[in-house]
Amino acid sequence: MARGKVQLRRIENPVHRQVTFCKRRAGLLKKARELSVLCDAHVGIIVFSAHGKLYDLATSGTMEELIERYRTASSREAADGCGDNNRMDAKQETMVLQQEINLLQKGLRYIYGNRTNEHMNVEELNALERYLEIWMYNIRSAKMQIMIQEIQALKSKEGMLQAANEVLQEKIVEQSSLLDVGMVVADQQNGHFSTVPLVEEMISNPLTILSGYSNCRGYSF
Amino acid sequence: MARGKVQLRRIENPVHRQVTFCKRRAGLLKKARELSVLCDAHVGIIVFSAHGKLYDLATSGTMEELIERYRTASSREAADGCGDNNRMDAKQETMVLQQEINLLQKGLRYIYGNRTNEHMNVEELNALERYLEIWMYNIRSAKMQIMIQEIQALKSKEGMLQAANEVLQEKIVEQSSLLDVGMVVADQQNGHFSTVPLVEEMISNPLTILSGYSNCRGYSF
DNA sequence: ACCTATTAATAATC
DNA sequence: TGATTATTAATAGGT
Repeated sequence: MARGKVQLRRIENPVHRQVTFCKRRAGLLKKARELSVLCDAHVGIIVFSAHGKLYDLATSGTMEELIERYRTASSREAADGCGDNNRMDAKQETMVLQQEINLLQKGLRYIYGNRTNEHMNVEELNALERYLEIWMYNIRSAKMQIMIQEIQALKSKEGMLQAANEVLQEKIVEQSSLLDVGMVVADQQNGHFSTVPLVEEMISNPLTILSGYSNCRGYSF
Repeated sequence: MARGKVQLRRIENPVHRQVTFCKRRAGLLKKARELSVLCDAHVGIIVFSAHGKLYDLATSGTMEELIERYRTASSREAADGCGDNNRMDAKQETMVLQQEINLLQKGLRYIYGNRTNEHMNVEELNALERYLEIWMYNIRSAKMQIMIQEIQALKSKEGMLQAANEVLQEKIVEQSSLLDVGMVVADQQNGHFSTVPLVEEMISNPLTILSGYSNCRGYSF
């Protein structure tokens, strides 16, 4: 199809033959992909070069699946030729499932392949996200469970500590008043005993006061 | 490729789609035959229309022969690791990806179909879970992020409270000694002022001591 | 199905 | 190998 018509016969020159093989093979696979996309078709192609090297393409699922489907379809075709009405419903069902599978495949290629080759529009990404949400729900991630439990534990621990703090502060206030009332001695150099300002400062700016608690990032999932 | 450029996407109009399917399918098979003649290649093509109708082509021998050859060639390709390494790596990659796709498909059938038909063993379910984890990682679940942040906040808060407790306890011990040394008054009915037992009891068995902190389940995702 | 204006594929060449 | 380009081949939209 260019620079001269080509005869439909084996190309004798080995170099030309090899080059043409590469180009036309690529073209063939491209055409197959286009057909599958444009027309909702499922195409499988097997190509053996003259030297026995294998090239293949399956536009949906695996080649094995296509082969399996081919086997059943061709055998049925050979067997019965009558109208298959009830089978059409089943077909319709599987089509929906197939679409979902295709989307997942595309998503896989999108994630693992170079994203420039595979394009997913927003609509597809949204659908994919919905599917993933359903899957995640079904899998019931154990990690999520663990995290929830940990949060619960931490929250109750926090509550306990908070309450303990309050109790302790009350005790201190109580003791302070005992000190004030019982005697006027006490070492004035040590300053006042009010601990409330200290606690509040620690909460608002803990790292400048306390050290050794910054390993929060060490949380392991 | 004529009378207007075509977009590489499913043709929505069913009539157009059907017509294009016929034309391009014929073109694809023609290209395959040309490739086989021009370059001594052996080509097998399987095409399923959207309605499940089968079209096929085998440029040499039967399709079954080609399939058999494909099986041996692809299995050998997957088995041995010698020879061309870079192509081997690519194949290896696609093999892994293909396995993943297969597993995902099986998982889909498992989830959406009746589970009695489709059986997944524990090993497969585990692998599926790993894949899903990777996907989830890629999707960067906003929920996970929020939870991690919350855990971090709670942990540092816990650390601050813990430290505050220690400081408070020190203060109390200090005050207690001051009370003991400075005077022998103090109300003996109130018992000793050691607060350590109280705090530890609260931590080991908080709910019997404290109340109002059990709303951990109210965590919202 | 057949027709053609156009686009797409590609053979030759660099 | 990869680009370029002159041609041919394929085919989209009509009839």
